[in-house]
Amino acid sequence: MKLLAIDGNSIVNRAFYGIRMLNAPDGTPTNAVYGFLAILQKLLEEEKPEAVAVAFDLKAPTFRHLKYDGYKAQRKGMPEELAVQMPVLKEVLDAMGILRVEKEGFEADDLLGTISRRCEASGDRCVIVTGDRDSFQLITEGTRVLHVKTRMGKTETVDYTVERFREEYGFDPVHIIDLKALMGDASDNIPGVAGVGEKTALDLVRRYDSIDRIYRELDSLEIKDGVRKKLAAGEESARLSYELATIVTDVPMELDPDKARWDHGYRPELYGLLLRLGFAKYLEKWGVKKPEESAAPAEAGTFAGTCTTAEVLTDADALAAARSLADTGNTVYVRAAPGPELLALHTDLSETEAVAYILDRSRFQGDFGAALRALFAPELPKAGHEIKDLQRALLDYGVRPEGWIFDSALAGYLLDATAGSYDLRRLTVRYCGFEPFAGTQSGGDGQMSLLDAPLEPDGDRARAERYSVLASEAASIAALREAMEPKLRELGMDRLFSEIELPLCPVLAEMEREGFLVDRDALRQFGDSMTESIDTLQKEIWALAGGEFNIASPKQLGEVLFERLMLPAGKKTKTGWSTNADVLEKLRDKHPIVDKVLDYRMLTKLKSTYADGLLKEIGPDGRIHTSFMMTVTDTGRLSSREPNLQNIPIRRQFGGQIRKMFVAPAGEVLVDADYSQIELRLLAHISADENMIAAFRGGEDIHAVTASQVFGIPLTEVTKLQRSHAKAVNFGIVYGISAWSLAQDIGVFPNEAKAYMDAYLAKYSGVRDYQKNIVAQAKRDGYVSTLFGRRRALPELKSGNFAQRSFGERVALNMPIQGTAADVIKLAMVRVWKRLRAEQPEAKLILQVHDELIAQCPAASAEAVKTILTEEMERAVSLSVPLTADAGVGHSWAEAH
DNA sequence: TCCTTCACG
DNA sequence: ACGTACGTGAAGGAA
Repeated sequence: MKLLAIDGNSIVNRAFYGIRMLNAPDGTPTNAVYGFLAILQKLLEEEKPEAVAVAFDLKAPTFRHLKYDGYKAQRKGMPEELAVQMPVLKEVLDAMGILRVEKEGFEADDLLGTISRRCEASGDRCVIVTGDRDSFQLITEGTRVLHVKTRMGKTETVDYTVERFREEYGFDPVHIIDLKALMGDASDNIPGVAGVGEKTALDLVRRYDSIDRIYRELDSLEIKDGVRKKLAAGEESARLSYELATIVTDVPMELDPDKARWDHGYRPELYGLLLRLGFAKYLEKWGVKKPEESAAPAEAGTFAGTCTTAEVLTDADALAAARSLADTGNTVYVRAAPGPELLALHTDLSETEAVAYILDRSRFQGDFGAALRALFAPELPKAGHEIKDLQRALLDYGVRPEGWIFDSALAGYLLDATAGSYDLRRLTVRYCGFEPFAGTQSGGDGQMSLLDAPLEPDGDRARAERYSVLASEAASIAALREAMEPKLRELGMDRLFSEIELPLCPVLAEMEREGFLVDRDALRQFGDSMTESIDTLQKEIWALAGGEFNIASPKQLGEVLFERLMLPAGKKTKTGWSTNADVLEKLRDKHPIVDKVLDYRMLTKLKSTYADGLLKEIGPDGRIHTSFMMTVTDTGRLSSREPNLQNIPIRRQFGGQIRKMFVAPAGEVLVDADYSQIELRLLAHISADENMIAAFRGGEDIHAVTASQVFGIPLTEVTKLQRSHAKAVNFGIVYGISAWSLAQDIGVFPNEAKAYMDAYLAKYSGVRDYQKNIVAQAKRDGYVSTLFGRRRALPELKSGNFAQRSFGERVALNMPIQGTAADVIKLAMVRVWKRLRAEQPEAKLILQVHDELIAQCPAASAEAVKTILTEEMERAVSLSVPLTADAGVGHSWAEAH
């Protein structure tokens, strides 16, 4: 039998410091519990143990430690946020049916030591899991130690067997005790021998194994006299340290490995517990069923109470239903699955009565489009989930995207932009505390729907269930609105929601539908033309390397460059050598192969992602229709997908070529307008820095002015290099830079970069004060926000992990700037769209690239459209500095930009 | 599925 | 001593 013996305290600590702050819906911190379960889950999958035990320390001091006054006396108490999670974790383990081992007066280590020895006695294998190296002394032929490390939020385990340990340390595991006896351990208050550090101790143990032997043969050892002296002086301390470092393996307790057998038998309370903690994903992953006795929870009542009748609409019904909806004027809650071919429309008839209409194209006799147009009348208030996608689909049926007043996905995004997913069912659990009806098959809870009977006289249960699920989900959008709108108001985001995000939906829906015309033949030709160059480069690289290999494989390329050609070791290593452009750039003059690899990379990227990749995305209409994602970024920006049209090349050689293939149809042109320095201008405005404001008001070249200020020279004497360095500093400031990274970026020594930054912050003292204040404010409030009230929570700032905390600080500096810029252009888009519709109805917005808008229009209206774009972009917000947009007109994107 | 690399603002 | 800039998405290799 294999037993997994986990050091509970150690792992929960790793989890707490390694994982960013998480909270249950009720506010309880959960990151340590979550992290522990993630590690446990991984171990269970990988090790498949028959038995599991988790050992915990109990607080009381122990007799063993009384011998040395002060042992662990100064070990810091656990932070409050972790302490409150301990009982929760224990509760979860109990509910999972996993054995907990605790004994007054003993540490987890001692319990693990005892368990592992008992395993050995009974012929069982034991795997100890811990984040401390203390337990390495327990490694034997029958006992491995899995050492858990967390790096950058990822957990890694290193599997220590006796052999692995010997390889790394150069002696047997049990002598780790002797090592500690000599070198001590500050964190455990083990004194060791004064004057003996890690180096000396390692050397001694490697050569003589034990302190017993060292002291027995002290006079004849081949060591320096100074060391001999220190050892002699410290013998008593060494002997004491040895005892302190020795893990107890005979804790008096009743425990045979059999008692730890784990049968995956979850207790009923696990369901509610996981739900309360917001760990819904484990419900599914572990297949935890809802317990029988709670089969009639709030959700059933809510659902039944809010939807008393249901109707599958036929042709005639649809029009009648539409009329009655229009009469009541009530909001209609729409759930689409996934397109508009199957819809549930829920609406309240009275305080206690509601109705759900089902519209199913596959069973609809008559003009489906007419029914849709009637039901989605512009004046009827409508709410939905991910309404932009529904609006886009409805455009195909001639339904105008008007009258939408709520979107639960968008609301979820504004309320928690870092949540990552806004699944309707999950939102409902989180904000309303119930789960929409899931159907008897997938939900498996046996709950039946009231909709069953009236819907399906012909007895098609599967279909009836599908309708019921949809209707229940439509109802939950109503519940979500009730729960979320007050929250949006509380957080001051109601206007952001109703005046920017919601009105943007129809704009994006139309942009997606419109698409961007691409010159297919030219693009294909361009792709073909690269094949030859790539082939040639490949052969040249192989010749220089002295053999064929896959240049696209970082692993193989690393071997060629750093092993075969012996180029100066690419310093960065994670899963091998880094071969990225930064590294290769530094090796360019070391070997001719490097330049060719860089070119090869550039061309293959261009070909696979842009030439070939985009060709696949061109629709039958010759146009590329991207999807704009509204709930992806943490800052409020849009993102673009399938394909991504926000990263089309422009900068490097051949980069601009691709943009020549993005064109307007004959007789039409593209109008392109982009903000000039919007982020820096917002920094000037938000920080109210007088110097920077003056520079922008004077219409100066901001990077040149910065150079002049930082280097203390007249504007006219700024060199190109100085300007480019100043530009890098400007960018860095917006991102929350460190001097080290700036140095990397512009290729100077860190102390020089530091000097630039100091000079910058001295000149722009308003920026310096702003940076100080925003971080302090973020720490105090736990979030940062934009000028328009968009928020981003920053639990990272409370992390005990240095890297995560630093990350949080940089985000606090960047998000208000990047996020406000996102708000501004979104607002501009809404305004541009309205004006175009009124004044230039043939002109269409077709693309947004963060600070750039592209429209397509008849050549004759180019100037008018250009004016509308620049005016609305510049007027979207009023700042203490001018906000300018530059526009161009052309037949291709390259030309217009 | 994760990682690395690289395209954009 | 930490680990190095903010925000994305796609392709291809490695596992």
